[in-house]
Amino acid sequence: MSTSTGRNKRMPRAVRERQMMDAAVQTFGQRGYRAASMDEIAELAGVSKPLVYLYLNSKDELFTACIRREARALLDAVRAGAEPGLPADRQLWHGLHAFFTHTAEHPDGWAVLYRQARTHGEPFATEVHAMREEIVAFVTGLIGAAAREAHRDRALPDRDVAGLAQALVGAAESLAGWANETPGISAHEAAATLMNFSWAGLENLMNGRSWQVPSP
Amino acid sequence: MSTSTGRNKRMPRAVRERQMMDAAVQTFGQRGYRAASMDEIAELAGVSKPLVYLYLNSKDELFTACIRREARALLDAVRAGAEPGLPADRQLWHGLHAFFTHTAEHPDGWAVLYRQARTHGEPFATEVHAMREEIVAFVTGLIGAAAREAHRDRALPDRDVAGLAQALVGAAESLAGWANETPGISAHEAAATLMNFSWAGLENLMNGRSWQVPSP
Amino acid sequence: MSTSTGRNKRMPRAVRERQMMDAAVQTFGQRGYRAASMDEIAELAGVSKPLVYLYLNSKDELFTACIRREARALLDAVRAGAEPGLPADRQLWHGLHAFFTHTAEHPDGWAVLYRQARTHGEPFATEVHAMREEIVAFVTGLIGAAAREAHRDRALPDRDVAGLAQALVGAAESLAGWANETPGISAHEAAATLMNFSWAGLENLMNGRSWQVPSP
Amino acid sequence: MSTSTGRNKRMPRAVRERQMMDAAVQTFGQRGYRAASMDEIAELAGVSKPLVYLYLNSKDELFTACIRREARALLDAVRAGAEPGLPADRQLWHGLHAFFTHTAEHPDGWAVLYRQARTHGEPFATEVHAMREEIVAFVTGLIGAAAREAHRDRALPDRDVAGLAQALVGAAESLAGWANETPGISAHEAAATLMNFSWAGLENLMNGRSWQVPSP
DNA sequence: CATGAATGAGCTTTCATTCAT
DNA sequence: AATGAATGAAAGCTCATTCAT
Repeated sequence: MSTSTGRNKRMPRAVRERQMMDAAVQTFGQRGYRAASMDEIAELAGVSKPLVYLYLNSKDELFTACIRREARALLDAVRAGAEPGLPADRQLWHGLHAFFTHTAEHPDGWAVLYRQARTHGEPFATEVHAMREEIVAFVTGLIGAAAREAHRDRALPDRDVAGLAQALVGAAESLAGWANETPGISAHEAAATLMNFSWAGLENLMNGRSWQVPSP
Repeated sequence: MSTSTGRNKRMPRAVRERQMMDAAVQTFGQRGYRAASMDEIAELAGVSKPLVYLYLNSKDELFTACIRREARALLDAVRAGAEPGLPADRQLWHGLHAFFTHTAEHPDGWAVLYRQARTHGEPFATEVHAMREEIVAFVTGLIGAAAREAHRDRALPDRDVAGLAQALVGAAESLAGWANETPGISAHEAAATLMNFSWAGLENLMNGRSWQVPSP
Repeated sequence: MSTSTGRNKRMPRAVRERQMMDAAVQTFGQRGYRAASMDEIAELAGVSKPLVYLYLNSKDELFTACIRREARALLDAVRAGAEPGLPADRQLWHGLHAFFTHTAEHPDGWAVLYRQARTHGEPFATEVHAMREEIVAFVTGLIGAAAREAHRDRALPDRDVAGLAQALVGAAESLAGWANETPGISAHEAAATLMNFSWAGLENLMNGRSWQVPSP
Repeated sequence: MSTSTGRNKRMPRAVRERQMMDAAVQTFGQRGYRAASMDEIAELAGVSKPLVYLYLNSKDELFTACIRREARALLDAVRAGAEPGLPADRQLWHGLHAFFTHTAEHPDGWAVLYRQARTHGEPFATEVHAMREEIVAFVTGLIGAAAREAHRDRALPDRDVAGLAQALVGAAESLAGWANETPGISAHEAAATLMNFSWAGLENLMNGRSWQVPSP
């Protein structure tokens, strides 16, 4: 699983770049953006520091590149999980399953996205925000479709759907962090917990049984 | 909202300490633990750096003190919100409302707790973990009580209740961050969204209508 | 043996000053001039820092005052030891005995004089140098007297006497440090070792039996 | 004699390291451990501070490295001076001569060993202690050999020999400092003074003529 | 393609010293 | 006679970044 190759000579650029990014994701994920040093990343990647700069220009750009790569990988995994033909709840289930599986298999990548990127200022947070919106849109679509499946006459207001999607995605993110930190929680279990928690509620809402805010 | 008082001279220690902690929470919350410099904190507090060290000893201790103070304040706010006599759903509603109100009024404190403290290593994360467990216990109690209210015969398994509490608290944390970042989302609205999302689902579960994981 | 008096109020100046100097000698002797902090000294003396400055002006002056006091005490002890009427070797013996006794009883004072004062630059070293010269003069007088006692015709050249006195005093200083650091070496034993080492040699020299430097 | 080379660029590591150590010995020897600043050392060495840290890690390690280098150099000089074949007094003479010559030629190194290293705490003092013991052992051997040469029947007790060696080495150390501080004292003269002072006395002792401690 | 050598700038921390009471 | 409150200045150390080869 180690990325280091003991300073092998003369590799093609693409390979070297991958090694560096692997090392960077690992280091950023574990240490945090500020605490990670370029020295450490270069050493872990098995290259000299100037080479890191030659290929990736600066710490900021390297971090951004890590965010982009990991965001792309996560999105692809979720998209690959959800099979378009199925009913909405099955699609959601598969999407969540893929999501928890991927975050469990790439804990450092997930730490970069969920913890570090959002913690260290505007430019990085924006990068993650874009990916998050793509996931929210995906979930929003599913909920909307399910609502329409259930009954044509009384659709859920768009604004409510959006809020629910946000809550669901937020709960998923939180559970992913929790599952990664807590030994013994499988991706399957996390997904089941979240489906149980959310789907039953969503179904209720689709049937018009919403919880009423008390007046005072 | 600024804490700086333009270098007023000779204040009693307690006052100065409060000013410093206010400045520290603001700086840590916005910049992050590593990126925040003691210089910046001292300047924002309107004192010289040595005074910060004289009163608060080190960056680590200052950060820890911030975490403790903000955690205590949040817990107190939530506890003060939930009135013991009401039915469980009303208690939860009031608790969530207090939670979202407090996090909206103290965005930097919330950032310190939710983002920074958990991102920068064991000793700090532990500090927050303790507070979080108190909140989870509170919610767990409410869900359990509600389940017992609804029907004496078929109680929810403890393990399920715990998972649901984790999911609910996670969703709340996530929504708080989202509400803080997204203009136009009020504490009331965030609380309503989460109640709708979660309570209806919980009710369903209490009635034995859980979502079934598909086999493959 | 502790100097601290737990911050008693309103003492006459002379007493307070003594407490501070005691604390300073102890701290300087154990930590060294630079490593000793005014905070530590004030605390050990049981007073506030501004009072130390009010009475003793600055760290430099405080250190100088310590050197002077300890040098004076050591000189007085040696002078009080040597009784003028006796033969030269007995006088030297008593002087050395007093010297080793005093340095053993005031290890911090001796450390200030022998180690710290000579280690930290011109102004302090000069202070000690003066006292050392007084001791060297005392010893030079004894050796000269003994030489004249032994034989009127062939006196030792002054330059040789001076060199011998330097060597003797140097050996004494070195032995004092050694005796202070090595448990089980009494003042009596140190003095006896040095008398044995030096007096027999001096006697030899007085009788014209000097060691001849080889030519090449 | 200055080590600075006016910020010459790109030297091999070994050379730079030597320059830094030279600068460090000079600075530590003159200022003392605490008063010497890494800035000053770096400037004197003609490099930037980070380079000093890159090569020598910390002030502590740099100081320790200086102690070791200077101790080694002094030991080597003394050993090279004493030729094994000669009679004991001639060996001692040559050893002392080499000792005073070396300390006169490397006053800063000698100051580091004799003054600074012993003044600033356990870890450093230990370093010097080891070297000193080697010299004491060397002298002890010479005195013992001389005693056996002089007469087979009545050997000096080991304990006395050890005490004498301590006194002799102590006197030598003290004289070296004195000679370095006093202009016009050559290494030759210092060595002659000490031989005169000590050897004649040792000879006396070997012949059983020891000085008798008076009773009271 | 790759690196050993080097640094400007900044950080946390400490300390001698003073002021206002 | 005595102190709580406060600071300017510097020190040790680290890091992102760049040359010259």
